[in-house]
Amino acid sequence: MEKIDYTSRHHQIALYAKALAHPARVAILEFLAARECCFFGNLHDVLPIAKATVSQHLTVLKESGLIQGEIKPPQVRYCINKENWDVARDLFGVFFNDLKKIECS
Amino acid sequence: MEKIDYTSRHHQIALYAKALAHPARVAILEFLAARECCFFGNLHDVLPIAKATVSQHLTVLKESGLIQGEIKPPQVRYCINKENWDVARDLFGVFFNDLKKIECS
DNA sequence: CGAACTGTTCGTATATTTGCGAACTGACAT
DNA sequence: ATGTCAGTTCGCAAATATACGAACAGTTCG
Repeated sequence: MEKIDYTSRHHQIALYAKALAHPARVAILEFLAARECCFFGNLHDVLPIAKATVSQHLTVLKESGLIQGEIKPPQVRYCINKENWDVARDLFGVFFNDLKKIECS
Repeated sequence: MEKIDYTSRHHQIALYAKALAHPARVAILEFLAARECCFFGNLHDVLPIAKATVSQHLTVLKESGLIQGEIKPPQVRYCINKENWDVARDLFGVFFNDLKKIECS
């Protein structure tokens, strides 16, 4: 049997999953998705963590591509990056739905 | 604005996401989903990592609930845990699809 | 019994993640 | 120029994750 390398799909799914792998980031994304875009302050007001930590989580989400930030002095407005969001949705959709034969005795 | 606590949904999504947050584990799940259940050795043969590491990843996946292992001496047979798999699929499905208004100027 | 085979666990090293307060930056107002 | 407001970055500590070889454990077979 041949060793396989991880495909770029494997890596992409893992990266998006890593972005979702913390409750704070799930909450942030849900918050952004529910209202329209919102400011850092709104997120900080709502989350039970220090602003430095909020900023860190937002950086992780930005780097994953799932959100984007826009500086509107003196505030920063964040919103979902719809393009990449759709990519992630499709990746997870295919991943979870293309299971054919799983029955296991 | 009131601080919110992370909901159990947030935690659950984060936990399943964490299980998917490594290419090896994505590859394992894909492998299990494609063929029927299979043995540790099959996975080890295919993955580019040491068997101790494979075992560790399998433990993570077992703890997440996404897979289950059954001892069939002298081998161990792994397969997807369909119940929890469906739970995860639904969680991610709702999470990614219930976005209404994201347009951002 | 002992050898062989399959997988897990242990011990360890290194890297990444998470969290916070304090210090900083940039824009704007006074 | 000084102060203020909104966020980011820095520096650090603690916890978790990743990886491996070596040692171990359970079955089966000679």
